[in-house]
Amino acid sequence: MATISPTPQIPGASAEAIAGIAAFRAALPSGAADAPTADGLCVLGRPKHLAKGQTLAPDPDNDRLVYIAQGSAKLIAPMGRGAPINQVLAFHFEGDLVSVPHHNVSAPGGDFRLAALCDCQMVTFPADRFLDIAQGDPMVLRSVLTLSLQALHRSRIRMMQMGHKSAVARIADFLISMADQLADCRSGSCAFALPMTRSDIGHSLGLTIETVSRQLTELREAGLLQTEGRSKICLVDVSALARLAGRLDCQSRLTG
Amino acid sequence: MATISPTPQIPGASAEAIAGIAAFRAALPSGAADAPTADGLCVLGRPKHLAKGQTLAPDPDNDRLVYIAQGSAKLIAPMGRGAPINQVLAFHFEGDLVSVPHHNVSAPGGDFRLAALCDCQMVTFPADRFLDIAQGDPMVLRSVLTLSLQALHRSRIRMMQMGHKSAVARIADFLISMADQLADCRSGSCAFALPMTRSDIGHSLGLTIETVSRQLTELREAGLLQTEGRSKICLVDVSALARLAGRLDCQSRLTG
DNA sequence: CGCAGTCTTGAGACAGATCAACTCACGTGG
DNA sequence: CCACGTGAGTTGATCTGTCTCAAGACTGCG
Repeated sequence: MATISPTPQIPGASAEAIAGIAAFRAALPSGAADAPTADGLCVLGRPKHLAKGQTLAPDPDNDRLVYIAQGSAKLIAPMGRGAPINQVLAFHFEGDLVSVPHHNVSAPGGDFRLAALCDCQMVTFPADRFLDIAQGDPMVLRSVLTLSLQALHRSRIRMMQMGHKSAVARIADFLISMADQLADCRSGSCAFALPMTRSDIGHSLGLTIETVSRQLTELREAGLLQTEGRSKICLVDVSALARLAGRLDCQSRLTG
Repeated sequence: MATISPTPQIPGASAEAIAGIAAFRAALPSGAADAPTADGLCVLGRPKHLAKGQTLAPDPDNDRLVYIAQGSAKLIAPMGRGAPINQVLAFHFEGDLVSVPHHNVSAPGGDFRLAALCDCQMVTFPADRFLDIAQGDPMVLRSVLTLSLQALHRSRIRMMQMGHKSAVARIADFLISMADQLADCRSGSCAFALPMTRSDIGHSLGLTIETVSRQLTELREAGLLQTEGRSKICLVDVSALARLAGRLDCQSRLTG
């Protein structure tokens, strides 16, 4: 990583970069928005523009925090020995602050990367320096902590799904979670565009693309959703999907 | 939650309780060990003794942070509609600080509980007040944040396992993770006692107890481990297990 | 010693992976 | 604007790992 002079010529397309930083500042807890701590963080942040499909260059030395100012991304873990298999750990959208552990060759699965699902604008921070500065304002530190506890909570629930749920249940759960995050919809019907491919969905749920496709077809035939083109999707009844996602009917005794 | 007078008569068995609080204080970042913030936290913490099998009473109002001063515990999520199925989200051991979200009846899977695997001594804190006080000392707040990021990282890796791995791989991974946490062993051979039942293992890995049992038998027959009684286990070659855990051979193409 | 609960082992069923065509969406260039 | 090609998505046939159901054996405790 080349060091960069702190001139007004911030790397990356200037207009977008400034917008990215501005979005980040606006997301800070209101009290801190014009405090020196906020200034410090804004100076520390490196704006980065990623085109669709591009991957944020891994950093071998520092854990990083990445703020997504615009667009959507996936956090992936390359796992392939032979074939390049990218397990998808999480999808992230505008406004998320993502923790990206540093690339650790030795540890198994110690390689996490953030890849853009569409053109997006990010702001990257080295985690330790971010926290050094954030320590200056407990409000900021605390809000980061809250975010990370939320992420932990989401990850745990996700894990719960993964462990015991049938393919339909996973897909249904994925869909309502996307409806929530992309269309801010928790019941009734809604339409939105999925920014990720079937392959991404499969790799995030532990299913093959064939299974993803089949389950979507079944849900369509059951009248629970409609599709248009590759990405546009319309959920007819979010609550019904939630019911499907919640119960762990099939192949899930696991009593004891 | 009843307010409790800050007299020396702390609720719970007194000697153990004091030891619990002392262990917690000792775990705080060294600089803060005798600062007023540490005092505040120690007064806030409620020592609790749990006998083997007991569950920490759920709190409907507050998220909680629970410090495990002694013993080992599992974080579970009751999922059953009909049968009481307890998905195991994580195992925690001495020195861990566990985030336990408050009991939320409406949310699916919004019911997390901490259950003791053996007699153990804990210190519970209401999360918000803990953070209020911890804000007084950025070092403390930051170390909590670091812990939570670690937990997130572990949970993500765990999710990675869950999604795509065969039964053998999950068991192997579970075993080396236990060797690491219980016997501080990362290669070679080591022996320890598993504090949890086959059922707990199964529920944490998304497998049935029968499958857990079968895989352990296979590993034993392959000479990779020895067992004695219900809980004692001896891993002959941790690295070999790690290799098994790492690769995702069977029924796991998921290419794309 | 005997009981209750945990663990092990076996036989068969089924969800989802795999392999293999085939179709369709969407961007490119004529 | 339409023909074309590539990569994404769909659909079908088969295979296999793990769940399920059903005994039986062992551990540890009263």
